[in-house]
Amino acid sequence: MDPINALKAYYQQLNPSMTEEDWHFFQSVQRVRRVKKGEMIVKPGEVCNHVSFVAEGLVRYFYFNEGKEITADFCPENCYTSEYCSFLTRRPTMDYLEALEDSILVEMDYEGMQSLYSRGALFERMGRLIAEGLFISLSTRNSTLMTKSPEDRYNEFFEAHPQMFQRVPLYMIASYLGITPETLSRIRKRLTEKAKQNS
Amino acid sequence: MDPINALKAYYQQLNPSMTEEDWHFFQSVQRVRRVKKGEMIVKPGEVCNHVSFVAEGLVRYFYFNEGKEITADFCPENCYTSEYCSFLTRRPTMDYLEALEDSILVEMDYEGMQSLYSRGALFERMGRLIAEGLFISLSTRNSTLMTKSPEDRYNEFFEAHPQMFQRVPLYMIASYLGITPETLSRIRKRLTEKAKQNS
DNA sequence: CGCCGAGTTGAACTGAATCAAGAAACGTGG
DNA sequence: CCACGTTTCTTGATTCAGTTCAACTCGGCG
Repeated sequence: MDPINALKAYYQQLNPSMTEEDWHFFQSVQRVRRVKKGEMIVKPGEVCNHVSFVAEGLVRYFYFNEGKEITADFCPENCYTSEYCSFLTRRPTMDYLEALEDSILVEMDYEGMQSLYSRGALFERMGRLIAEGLFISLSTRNSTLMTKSPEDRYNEFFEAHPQMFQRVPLYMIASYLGITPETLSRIRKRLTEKAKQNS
Repeated sequence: MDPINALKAYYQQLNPSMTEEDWHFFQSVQRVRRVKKGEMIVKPGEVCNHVSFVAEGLVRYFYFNEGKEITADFCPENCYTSEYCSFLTRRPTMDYLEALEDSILVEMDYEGMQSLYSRGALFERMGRLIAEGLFISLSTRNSTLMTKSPEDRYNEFFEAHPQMFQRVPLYMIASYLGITPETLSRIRKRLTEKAKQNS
């Protein structure tokens, strides 16, 4: 699908009352960008200056802690990615956004976003809904990490994103689940053994 | 200080371009509420229907996990508290908001908030800034819990909120830091011993 | 005075991390 | 299409930070 149309579909859902004129204005501050697998979209030390709609491909958000990389989020097609804290605060990030596949992004920079906001309530509302949505998903992830066991977290992730196992290496999923690759491997072994018994 | 004036000061800071007329409208959807120490402002099973400015006192946000209570947040005077996920999604919460001291809240219900939003861009922006702020603080807390050691988390908390140790029992701080009361006690012991050596 | 919740301390336990070694899968160039 | 090097994944042995469990102290308060 054309990346701009994918974006339009996304926004019509988020904001059903958007007129053609609004959309036109919205579109005027967007830029399409193609990135290769392995390319870093954002790197430590930079201020994240864009929010990027992933029209095609897959992006991950990760950082280093004590020499090990920790994956904080996966963003497949039809979702937004950004180091939003850095974007909002205009302070340098410590984190990476990396294309895990050749991807097509539709990007809006900080200035463009401000010009949307100054255009009126519709776009302010859009920004509010985005921030609220981010807050809700972060809360959910938080509570999962804090209260569930590694095995439960694995099962939850597997239910929600089975396709991810075809698209990203297990060690990235492990760090996303807050465990080491070794532990993930053992969880998976236990589960397949259980499955065998039941058959 | 008068609770309404405290709230006004808060909003003038958040939103310098607010006119007297805007403020008047804003105030018209607020209700002052006094709660006693130990009172539950929100309980599991309820939909959280308010965002509450704590004009005086102290509120904590907590939940139960495997029979143990986990403190997720402290909200002292001059900050906003709510089970905002439940408030936004209109779904029942699993969590508690509890007054840890006799407190004065200035509350706004869901309907009131919607009427603010429908009034225009200024209030939409306010809602956006609130959600963005919540997102940023949750991100920060998240990354602290994921990447720092218990001792570092303790030190960080102690630097940021030394007064809290006078206002809440240690076992609540322990669960806020993601550790047991026993572990907190040992950390504190280690630190005071270190302090002795240096003197 | 005696109770009770909060905090401390010690001993034993445990789940996951770490360390180390291989095996399997992957992709890149010949 | 195969060979080789690299990356990813698995498995086992060991370690360790923090939990659990249990006993005890302390301080406030009826």
